[in-house]
Amino acid sequence: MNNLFRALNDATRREILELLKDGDMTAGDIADKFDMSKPSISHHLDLLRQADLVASVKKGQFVLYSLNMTVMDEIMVWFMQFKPNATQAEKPRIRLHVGK
Amino acid sequence: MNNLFRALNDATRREILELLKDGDMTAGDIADKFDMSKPSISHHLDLLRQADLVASVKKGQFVLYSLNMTVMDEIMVWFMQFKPNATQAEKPRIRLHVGK
DNA sequence: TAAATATTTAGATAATCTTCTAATCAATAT
DNA sequence: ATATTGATTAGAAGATTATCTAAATATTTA
Repeated sequence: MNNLFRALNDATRREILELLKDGDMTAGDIADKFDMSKPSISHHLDLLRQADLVASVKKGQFVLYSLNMTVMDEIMVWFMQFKPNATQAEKPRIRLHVGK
Repeated sequence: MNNLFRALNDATRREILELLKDGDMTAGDIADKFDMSKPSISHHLDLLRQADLVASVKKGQFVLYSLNMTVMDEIMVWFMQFKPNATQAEKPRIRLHVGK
């Protein structure tokens, strides 16, 4: 969970995810989309991989990166806990009474 | 969007959100739940407020913090872009052909 | 085999982040 | 009025992060 939020906490990495939405790409083609050195992009890809947000496969001399949707589900579940479920019985909320 | 992911990229702040799920709390009561100084918690609350994930209201000497669900929706929409919508016509995915 | 290409690893630097203590501000209580 | 209580602000130290260049590794091509 920590790796997940860490990976998402960067505009470049989020853009990479949006790029991969439209299809797999090689590390080089991803790097070409940014005004940033290849090693930097490689590092971003590494963090995305650590978070399981992308998968990579070596294809000859290239490395193909692809989105991994399954981890997104995990995040969605986490967020859902904050959406009070309409089908579930209304729980009384603990309220603090402060002051007089 | 940046503030949002930044705020979420910390275990303590995520725990604070989970605490507030069950009802509003004062800054002090939140701080008591953590093994951390009050100023540190105050700073975490500030980042959560900057991200609009919580709202705060001064009640006399206390400050009451509450969850702000509405921003969660924004995040959900962002995540949804990665979930290929079943009702939408299947778009051909761009595929890279690498190697022979 | 040697050169070229694609990518990653290593190491350095600057910026940002987390946390602390001390000090300040604001509200309540003595 | 002054002391106490709740909370934030200021400033500093240490850790983490983003980025770079240079070097290394692996694969393909000449």
